[in-house]
Amino acid sequence: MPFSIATWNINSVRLREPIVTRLLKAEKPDILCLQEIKCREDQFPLKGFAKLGYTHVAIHGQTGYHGVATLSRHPFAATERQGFCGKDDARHVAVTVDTKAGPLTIDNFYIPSGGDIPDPSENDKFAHKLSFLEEFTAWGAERANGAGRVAVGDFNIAPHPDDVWSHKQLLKVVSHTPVETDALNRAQEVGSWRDVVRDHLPVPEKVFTWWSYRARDWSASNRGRRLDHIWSDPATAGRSTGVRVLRDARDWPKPSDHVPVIATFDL
DNA sequence: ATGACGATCCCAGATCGA
Repeated sequence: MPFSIATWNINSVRLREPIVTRLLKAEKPDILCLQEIKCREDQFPLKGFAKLGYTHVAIHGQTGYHGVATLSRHPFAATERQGFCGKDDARHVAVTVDTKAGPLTIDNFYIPSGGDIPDPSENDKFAHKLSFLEEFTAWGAERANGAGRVAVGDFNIAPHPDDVWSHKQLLKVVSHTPVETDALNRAQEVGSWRDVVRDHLPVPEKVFTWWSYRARDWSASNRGRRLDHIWSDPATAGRSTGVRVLRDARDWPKPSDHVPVIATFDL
């Protein structure tokens, strides 16, 4: 059976409920993982999504910042939310659903952005990002056990040169510095994760999922980065049938600065 | 590289995003 998983940094789910609805109607993903919902669990707009069949929702929210939520057409066999770096930040939620091919766990992450200065001794946010990546690596290594597992979200790192508009000009910009890209590539290696997006859209094709709000014309300048990712265990990756980046969503009304990424599997 | 933007808190501007 085709089984699709979408990930989208929505930058406030309350403000952008209409375009989330638009995505759900147009694409009907089995699972939608949202990041930066920017609200508490009790503020999450459940009703409209339930009307479209998304009656199963796992939320890890907080006031004002961060926050992740996973919407599903299928019931959850289990849910889990994990803290990282000893903080209360709402940056992870996991759901397990039963597919024809067996149970599948989908982990939804919002990795710290890291602030402006790419030096952990000068910038606590960058230090936090690096220690989060260390814990994320260990987390992934423990889960490299052959079970069906997909890890998605806004990782806030563009790991490869073709994941940014200019490798050279971004080498000292947080999201593409060597210390970050090395850490993410190592996390991928240690956990035996497959980069499902790049499996289907291989380098050297440029693939971006985020464009700044500050550009006069985001599409014309096209200074994007690939910050949003879909990883899976090798067996699940072997069942993946396609990936799409919904670039058009960057021009939907009141857009997020990120666009949805959707992977389809035969499960 | 920075930031011409845009979000949160609840009403004013500080803080965050990347």
